[in-house]
Amino acid sequence: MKSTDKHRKIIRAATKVFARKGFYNARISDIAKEAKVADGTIYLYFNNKFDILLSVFEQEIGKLIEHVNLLLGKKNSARTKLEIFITNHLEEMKKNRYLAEVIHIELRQTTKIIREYRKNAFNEYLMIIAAIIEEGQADGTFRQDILPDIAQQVVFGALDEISICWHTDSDCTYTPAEVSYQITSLLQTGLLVQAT
Amino acid sequence: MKSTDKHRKIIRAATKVFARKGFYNARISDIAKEAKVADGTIYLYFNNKFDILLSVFEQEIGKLIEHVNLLLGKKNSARTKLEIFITNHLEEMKKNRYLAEVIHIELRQTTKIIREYRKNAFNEYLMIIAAIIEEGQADGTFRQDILPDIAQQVVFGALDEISICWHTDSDCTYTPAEVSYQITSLLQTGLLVQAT
Amino acid sequence: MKSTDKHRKIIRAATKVFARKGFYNARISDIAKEAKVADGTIYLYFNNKFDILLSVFEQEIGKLIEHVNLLLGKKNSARTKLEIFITNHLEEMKKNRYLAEVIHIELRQTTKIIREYRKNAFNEYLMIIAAIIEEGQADGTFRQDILPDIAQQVVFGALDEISICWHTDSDCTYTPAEVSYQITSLLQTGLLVQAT
Amino acid sequence: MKSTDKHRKIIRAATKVFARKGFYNARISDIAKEAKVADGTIYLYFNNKFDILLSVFEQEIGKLIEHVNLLLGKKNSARTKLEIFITNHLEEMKKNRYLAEVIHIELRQTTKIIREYRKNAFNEYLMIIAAIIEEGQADGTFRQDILPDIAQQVVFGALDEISICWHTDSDCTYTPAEVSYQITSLLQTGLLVQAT
DNA sequence: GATGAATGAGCGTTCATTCAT
DNA sequence: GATGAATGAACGCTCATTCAT
Repeated sequence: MKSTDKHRKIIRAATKVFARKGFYNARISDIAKEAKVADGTIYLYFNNKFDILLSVFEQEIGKLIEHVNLLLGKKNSARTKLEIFITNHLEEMKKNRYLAEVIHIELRQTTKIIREYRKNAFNEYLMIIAAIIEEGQADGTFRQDILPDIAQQVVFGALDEISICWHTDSDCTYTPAEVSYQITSLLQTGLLVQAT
Repeated sequence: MKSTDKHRKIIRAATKVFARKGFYNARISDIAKEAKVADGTIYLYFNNKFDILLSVFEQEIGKLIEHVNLLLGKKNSARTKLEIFITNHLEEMKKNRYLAEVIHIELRQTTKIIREYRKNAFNEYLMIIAAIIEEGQADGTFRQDILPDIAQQVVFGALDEISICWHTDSDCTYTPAEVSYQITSLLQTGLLVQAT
Repeated sequence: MKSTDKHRKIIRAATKVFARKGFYNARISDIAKEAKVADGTIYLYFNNKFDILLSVFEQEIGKLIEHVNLLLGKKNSARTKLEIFITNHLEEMKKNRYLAEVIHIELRQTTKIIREYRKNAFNEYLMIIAAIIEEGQADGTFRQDILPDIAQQVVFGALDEISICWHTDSDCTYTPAEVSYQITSLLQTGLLVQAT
Repeated sequence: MKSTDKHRKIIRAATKVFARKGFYNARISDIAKEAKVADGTIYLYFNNKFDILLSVFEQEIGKLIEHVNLLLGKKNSARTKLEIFITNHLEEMKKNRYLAEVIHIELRQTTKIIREYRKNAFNEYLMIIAAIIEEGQADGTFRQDILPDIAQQVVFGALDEISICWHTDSDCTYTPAEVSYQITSLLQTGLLVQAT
């Protein structure tokens, strides 16, 4: 179990360092120092620098998926689930700035291989959104003419764009609750003033 | 005249190479080869590698701003303008895959300096969205309770997330027109089935 | 232990290479090859190329100072001390051609920083000369009207100019002993034939 | 004659730039800018960068030789001639800081080729000293047991070491006249207090 | 398993030199 | 002759990875 500890320690250190400096500017020695292990030790647990990045996702996004699935429950309506997903994502990103940055920056960065990866692990997280949309369409809450996969991209794109704000712009002072309300409301009832 | 040509040639080559390999994996020699100039020639027009990246934005996003402003016109309603913006952005991204990738990937990648930069040039493009929202709120078309800057982030986030689809996922086969309708509709009237 | 060895090995190699090619024509890879280490290894012990040059001085001139101070002793007269200094300097320069060249060539070359440095470490060596002069003036052996710092410059300038001869001119065949006598005599009693 | 003007202009500019930055840190473009010609123009008058350095010597030291020969005259005693040479050299170095630096720094720097050159042009200047010594020995003024070529090196080394002082150390405030007296006196009658 | 010194391939950048105008 | 844009070889330095201890 001790070796698993080191593995985790390195993942945690890497998350911090990647968030702080970006993948390409992060040095193996930075991660090693942050994790308080020797440079060489990292190679006992990971094949190469890129492998660490992938593991960071696997680890952190795994936790994210687990957590949000727990919150969503089974009895909630699709509408409530969408609210929960949005609120939770924003809260998590606000809380864990390292993860937020890693998702935002790194997910885009290392194109080819990440893209492959995205089809697997990260996609699982995104699929939760699509599933909620489909559920809402099935029970007549959500419009039938909206394509679930496009809606999913809209939702995630919006959330992700917002997240970056907290960690880069100093004048982004809205709370997760405020933003969550805004986005949920916007996505549910739209920008237009409703005709009565 | 001639020097402007070279400048443009290098920008164009850099856009292509950055899109293909990402900033950090792009080599100056790759750009030089693509532009059919010597490595050293690049440094007659740019201070360093990063400066090339910034110039790619300045150049390409400048064109984007100019073009969309032309399309928006002055007489259109805010609602129409939002449609135009969305449609145009998607069409441009579909057309110019290099720009799409550079925006998507690089904008996030090179954190610190880009963030500064984002506040200037790229922000101008984003501000167009916020201005449309505000215009719509002023004339009573758009809801007053939606914060324009948050709406702007939602819109851009959604568009950007969609754009990546075309250039990474092979199974993203929707046309700009289809996607444009979906997003416009979703953002305007929301996901919920309207109560009658 | 081991790391000190590498440090020394690199210093020694650098001394040789700098002497052979001069600072600017010396390549890091030349030094690495001479020291039988990898290029990168050098940067584990030195910050940059210039730092190597400074270290060569620190190391070699440190040894020079230590050695001459030992020889000078405390009981010798100022006159004897001057003789010893001159003889020793010439012998050392004859023996260690690399050091001779590095002092002669490099000391002048890399102006700004070296000048600072000269005020510190190398100056210590020069100050020995001035101290001897002052001692001789105090005990009435040397003329009072000669300024010690000027005399010091004359002595060192003369010695340095001579040193280069051995390593550049093939027709400089005087032995250290011969030259030492010449210089000592010249500086002590002057060029003029003494009136009787 | 116009082309000779350019040649001279470049030489003058190069002297200034070499003195300011040293040979290796001087850029052809620096010299071109200083001379107010295009980079390429320099190659119409010189074969390469090093050729410029050689020409600087040829030009400047040529003037030095001409000037000192004029001053020395033919009727002066060897003793007076030595005084004149010393005084003139110091005055020139004080006056023309560029030349002083170029002689001092560059003469040592570019080892191999300069050494060859030294045997020719610069040597002519040094030979003047040796000739004076020999003349003094011939007429019985100077000691017979001092080797002229060694004395020459002592004289030049001393003068050169002094010159650097003015252009590097801020606390070197002696005037040429003071230093000239000191050196002349030291070299003529020596350090030792004369026995009576 | 853990270390961290050593490696060396690789890249951004500079600048002397060339040559079309 | 004069120009200065273009060239591309060359080098200092970095850092992911290895391996002897």
